[in-house]
Amino acid sequence: MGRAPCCDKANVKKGPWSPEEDAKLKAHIEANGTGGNWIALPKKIGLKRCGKSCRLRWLNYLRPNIKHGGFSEEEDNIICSLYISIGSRWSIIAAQLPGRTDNDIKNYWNTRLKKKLVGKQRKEQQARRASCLTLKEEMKRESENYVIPGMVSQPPYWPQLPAVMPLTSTSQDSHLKEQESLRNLLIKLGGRFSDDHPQSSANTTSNNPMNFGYPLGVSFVQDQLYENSMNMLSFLSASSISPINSTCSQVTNSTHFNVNEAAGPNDMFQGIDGFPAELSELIYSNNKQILDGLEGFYGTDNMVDGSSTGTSSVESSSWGDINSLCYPQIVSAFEACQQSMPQVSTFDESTYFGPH
DNA sequence: AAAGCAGGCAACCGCCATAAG
DNA sequence: GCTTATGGCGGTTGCCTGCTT
Repeated sequence: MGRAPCCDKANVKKGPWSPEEDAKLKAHIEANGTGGNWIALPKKIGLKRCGKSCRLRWLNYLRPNIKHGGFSEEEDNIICSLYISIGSRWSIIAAQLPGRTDNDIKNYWNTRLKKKLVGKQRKEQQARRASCLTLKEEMKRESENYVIPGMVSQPPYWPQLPAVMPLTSTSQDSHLKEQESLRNLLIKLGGRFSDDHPQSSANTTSNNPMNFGYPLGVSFVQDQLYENSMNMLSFLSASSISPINSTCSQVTNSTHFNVNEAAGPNDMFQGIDGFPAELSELIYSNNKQILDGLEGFYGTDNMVDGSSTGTSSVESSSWGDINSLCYPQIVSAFEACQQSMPQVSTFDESTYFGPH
């Protein structure tokens, strides 16, 4: 039992909009506004369209200052970062990208970015297969206090956000706040900027309380969150991002979320001025979902007490996708070795990347 | 040249939240 | 407080176009 349709479906036109329809709608809205009632609008101007359809056409296409296509590297980075953090909340992501619509970003993600990321992921897996690093070796490294001797741990790097981003809001002030918020968000995700003071981002393993006393699995998961972000970002802006160590041993405290239930969003994002509360909440809850998903992947044995919510399965298709992107390299290395051992069942790629 | 295929994108569908009556 | 109408959103579909065989 669904709701009654918002319009008489038999008498509304569907499909692509004609230039005449566009012109009618645009002229009317520019002259009179929407009138606060999309459903009544098409009748008023003699369009045989559903009100919702009019709204969508206006928002996604006819509205002034809409940009189509030609996504910049900067925009790619922002989309990826936010998708990692908050999932498929396209309207929120779109709000961070002036001139972009949620539909555009959604399409761009589904048709381009996602494939780009999966391609990269596969490439890296192949590279790892070539080196055939064993799980045992990897675990041994993990146990060595998470730091390979002699390796300098470096936080990830995002290129400096453009000094001037397109303005859509009414004041420069709010724009600056927005930019600062975004910047904080990216830092919180594990990034640093070219103008960051080196000391401010020089968090070492020993300074990170998250790295003591946790079972191996937690470290794996945390590192995968971190590494996942970095994998995405490093290939998207390979030219501007400093080299990233790609072993599970690299540790910063940036993306190492506390999987313990006791720490909520308020704890995590304390002290960040101007960080949108809603995004904080979303980032916290969604990263936890990723953790939960990975927990399901790993099994609960390696997880810290209290980290489980009782639902280890991935609930939405979106997070199924992101989990495919999170597919841990440590497991991937293991998987490569599994494949060389006939008695062990091989990894079914379609489980993680979906049907082709 | 034509058929088949895949990718990209505009538009639709259906669900949920909320305002209005 | 309940019902209905509308707005908003994310997921999905299907058409169009360009490429390959």
